[in-house]
Amino acid sequence: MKTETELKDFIKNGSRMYVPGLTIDCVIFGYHDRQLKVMLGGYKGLGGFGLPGGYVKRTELLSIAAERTVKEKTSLDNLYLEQFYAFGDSPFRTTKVNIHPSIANTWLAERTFSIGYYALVEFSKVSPEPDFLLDSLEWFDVATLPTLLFDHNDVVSKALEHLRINLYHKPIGYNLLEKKFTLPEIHSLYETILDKKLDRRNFPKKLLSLGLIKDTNEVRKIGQHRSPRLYTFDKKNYQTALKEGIVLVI
Amino acid sequence: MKTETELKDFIKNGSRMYVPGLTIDCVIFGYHDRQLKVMLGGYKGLGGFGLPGGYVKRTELLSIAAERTVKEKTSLDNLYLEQFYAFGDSPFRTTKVNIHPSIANTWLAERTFSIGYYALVEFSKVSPEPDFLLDSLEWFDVATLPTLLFDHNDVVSKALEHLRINLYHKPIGYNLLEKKFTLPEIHSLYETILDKKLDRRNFPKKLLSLGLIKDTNEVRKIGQHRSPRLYTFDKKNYQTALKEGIVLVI
DNA sequence: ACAAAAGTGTTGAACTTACACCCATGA
DNA sequence: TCATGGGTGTAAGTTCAACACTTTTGT
Repeated sequence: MKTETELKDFIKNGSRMYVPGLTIDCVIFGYHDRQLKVMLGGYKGLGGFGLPGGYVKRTELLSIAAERTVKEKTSLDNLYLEQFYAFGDSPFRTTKVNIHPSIANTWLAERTFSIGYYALVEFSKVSPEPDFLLDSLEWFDVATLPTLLFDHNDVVSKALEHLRINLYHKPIGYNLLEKKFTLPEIHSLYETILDKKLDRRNFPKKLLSLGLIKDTNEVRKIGQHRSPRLYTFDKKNYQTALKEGIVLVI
Repeated sequence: MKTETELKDFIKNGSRMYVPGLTIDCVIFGYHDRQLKVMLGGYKGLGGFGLPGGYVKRTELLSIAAERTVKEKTSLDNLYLEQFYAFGDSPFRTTKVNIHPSIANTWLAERTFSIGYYALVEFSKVSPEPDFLLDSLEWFDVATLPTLLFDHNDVVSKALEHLRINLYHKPIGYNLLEKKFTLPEIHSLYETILDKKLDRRNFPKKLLSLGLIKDTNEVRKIGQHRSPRLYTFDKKNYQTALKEGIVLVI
């Protein structure tokens, strides 16, 4: 089995290629069925789920390592990726409990700091690719996460918190929604991220008045009710808003 | 000379006590004479100034290490300290140029990531204490920084950027100003941090209407002009605002 | 008396908030 | 025809932005 060999080699020789003691934790957010999702991996042998992550190559820039890690897991290009926090406060990081026997006394058993990056991706475009450390990689609802390995619940919380603050300063959505989307979709996306009800009539006024979205003249036929109109982001205004920042009051 | 021995021991044996490859960079902000200041150290032998920093002890939590580092440099307690970014993208971090001969081939010559924390401190209360790596530690105007060692100019910029965004969500000032301060003082503090003119009449209205500051009935006699009134922060409202966040539109 | 900086209030414009009924669709 | 969810406008209240003259103080 290829990955078996790969894993053994990584445990034995990984520290030649990678910086020891430092990982990147990726919080990959997607949006589907009116739910904010996060991608979690089933870690081999550890009997639990955690954030996908990766090590930084010895001569690799940090942001490049983060990009590479997310790309490997999602098979996506053109990522929206943001560093949000560095972790080294969890007690598990300073005490050697719960070290799996297969890595005891290897470089992987040393205290590890991690740098958190979150990615916003288009759910439907992602093909999850578990790496040799994972035996699965799947989407979970952010609202109903199980208890995760390590301090990964804290990491997800912090990512959400940053995403929330970000939402007030930058437009969000281009990377999470399909090219064309309905008002109810983006409305409930914002509600989900902010965890607060937003007025159904006032919300689109705001986005329209900022020029962030515009009406296509199409509709999407779904279900036994009126067909919602489709909107797209106004690429130019969106980019400007991303660069210069906005103050969103909603 | 004590520090000489200390330095040699640190170079030789430091990696037993400290995590190698990871430092904390401290951006210590103060405010004096209507100028935002940052504390910089003159690094021994490197012929330049840089941010004071420190290593993390092997079993020490990251945030504790940051606190310890700033405390050592400023002799202050009760710090306002915030982690803002992790650095590992600068090319100097991946290539071994500019390694000082005295640390060549030691643990200090390895690639180092750093985690940036900024502190807000009361200028007049600080007694700068250079450690054994520094031969000076002084305040510099943020507006006119020289070229710093490593990527520290980037680190300061990023800290400022975060401080600026923070200002819109949390009250700032309690840690930078003296207990009693004048409106012109806090006004110009905000102008300096945001790098933008704020209306002299509207600005205090905002802080007063949020209940963040209150009038003492004292004045401060300075110079040959009308004496400005003294204000203090309303501790209770300030704390609430810190915890719950505000949306400041100024 | 003069220079320098501090104090103070109002008004029009813009934005935010709250709110309820009709419409289109598929079963 | 009915159930479901989508679409739409207005008025009242609040907040923001712009603006200039008077006061105090020390020299």
